[in-house]
Amino acid sequence: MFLMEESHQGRRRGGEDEGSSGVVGATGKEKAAGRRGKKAARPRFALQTRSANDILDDGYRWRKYGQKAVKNNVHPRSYYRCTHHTCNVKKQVQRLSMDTTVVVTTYEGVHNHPCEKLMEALSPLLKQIQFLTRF
DNA sequence: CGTCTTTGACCAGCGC
DNA sequence: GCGCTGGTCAAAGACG
Repeated sequence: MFLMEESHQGRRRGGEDEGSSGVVGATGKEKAAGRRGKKAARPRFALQTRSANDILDDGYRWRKYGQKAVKNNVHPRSYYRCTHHTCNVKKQVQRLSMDTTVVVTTYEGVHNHPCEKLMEALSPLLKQIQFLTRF
């Protein structure tokens, strides 16, 4: 019950300042000193799910890092990020204003690590397989 | 005690 | 050049 479409909106933002360690915050607040801006071409997946629950546990651990309300939508949009260090995958969850039951989950990037939950669930099976493959 | 959620402020791109 | 919108960060609080 979910659609899967590739959103190919050519929308990238920000220049890459990685390398210049110049501090920008000089107005009393040295925070958010332009440390964002990745031009890495990461694929984006838009999953339109119909569920009353906002977050669907897909096996990965997500850490919410922001919540903003958009103009076109009366409901706020939530921003999540994968808690893995080597995995810079982001995802944003947005509810449709017309149908509050429809939740649009947009994945940005690909996971370069196996799911923890999946691994945990498959751990016993893997052990069994390894044990059986010895023969 | 460790992990995660919440919330306000800030920054950069775009439109006018 | 200014204002708006969207996206991100970081500190504190909540929760097991």
